[in-house]
Amino acid sequence: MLKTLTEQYGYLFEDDLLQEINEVGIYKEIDPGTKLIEIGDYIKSMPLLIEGAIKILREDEKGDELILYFIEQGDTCAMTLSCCLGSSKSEIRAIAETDTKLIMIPVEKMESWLGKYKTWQKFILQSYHDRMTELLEAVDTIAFLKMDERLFKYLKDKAMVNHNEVIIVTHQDIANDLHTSRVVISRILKKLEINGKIELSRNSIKILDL
Amino acid sequence: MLKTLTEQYGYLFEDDLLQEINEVGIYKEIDPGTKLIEIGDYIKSMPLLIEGAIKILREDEKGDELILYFIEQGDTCAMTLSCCLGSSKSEIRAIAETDTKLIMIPVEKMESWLGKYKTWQKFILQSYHDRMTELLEAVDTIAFLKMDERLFKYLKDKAMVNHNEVIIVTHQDIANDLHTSRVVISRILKKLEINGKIELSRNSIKILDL
DNA sequence: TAGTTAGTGTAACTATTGTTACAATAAACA
DNA sequence: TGTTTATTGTAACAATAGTTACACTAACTA
Repeated sequence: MLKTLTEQYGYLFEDDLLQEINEVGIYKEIDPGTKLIEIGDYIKSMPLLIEGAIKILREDEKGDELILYFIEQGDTCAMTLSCCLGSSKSEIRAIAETDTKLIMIPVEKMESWLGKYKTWQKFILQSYHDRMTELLEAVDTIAFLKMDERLFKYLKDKAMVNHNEVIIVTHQDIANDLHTSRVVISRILKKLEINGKIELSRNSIKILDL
Repeated sequence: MLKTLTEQYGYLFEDDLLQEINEVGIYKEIDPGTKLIEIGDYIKSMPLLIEGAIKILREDEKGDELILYFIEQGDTCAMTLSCCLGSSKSEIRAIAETDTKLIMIPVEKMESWLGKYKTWQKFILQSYHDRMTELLEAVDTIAFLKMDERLFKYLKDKAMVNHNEVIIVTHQDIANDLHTSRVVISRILKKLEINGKIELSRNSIKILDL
């Protein structure tokens, strides 16, 4: 594990810290679709993403979902930080988008390292900043864009984190992520196809205008 | 200044830190409507709120605004933290909602205190957490509520931070904050009045169902 | 291979929100 | 006091998004 760790985080953390992470961190490989965090969960460890992507979702009282953003390699989940340090419940749901490799760090360590390692402190603060920025972008998307623009952005983002211009997804899946209905998605997708931006197939969409 | 500081933050910070804040902090009184932070600004000091409330706004490329939330006494602006520590530009606009008293802390201090004072570190992390939570609530409001619910929530929030069930505002002001048109706001306000939730007057609205 | 299920296409309609236009009136001001 | 400006009310209409209903077909399965 130390090798991959050094490759991914070597430029960020000093050797002592890398060593400690190596000792207490638990390496995990996750399949796409696996639920990592559920709303209301108490979090006892935080994930360091080595490879892959995780989809972060918000839900309202009625159970309607909404995608907030994807996190990728080199990131961690600031919501988790937030929950761990405040020892409160998770406000979000996290689902593996792709094959994912990560290292789980126990809460106690993550707190004590804040005082011990300057680079860790910096990493945690930077993570908060990044997640804040992404949340603001999510607000922009929801508040200022119309559904057709939101959908196209979603398709591009998904293609990006999957490293593939062909995404495997049904119209219903998309509707759930964007908090709208399947009919609305099908309607707009057809328009996008007519405009030459995508190619539709059963269970998959090819993004042409990346 | 030390007295008000101790009253507001005494339970949070140790005496040494309070003393330091007292030495380097600059006390300011701000009138309602004053712009504290503009989008794109480089931030060189962070505000500790002593009294009053500040409105945090987001803007898109076309210049359309959208309120994110209000921050109140005991809070600080996590966006400011975020910008200071990352030395990046402000992503938001901050405008005094009421008469506001605050203490400005220079960036250098705020960074060095992170290593020096555990309570300061905790305060900063807690602030990030709080702001994250509020941003998520803003997302909920925008994504899951209809305009009439959003408007009523806005009116209640505004009454709350102003400590007054009568709020001084025009329909146009509200439309700007909620990123919609004046006609839409007037229409819904009239409905709310008919339903006995508010009383309308020129330039002011009384919230009955607080 | 026939039957079933999941996914997609499309029409018709409703609901919500946004836009344009203009009248009425209160407040500010010269 | 008469004029101007800001604010609000309302109608009529347009655009966008959400809903219901049903047909069609690819893929799976018994």
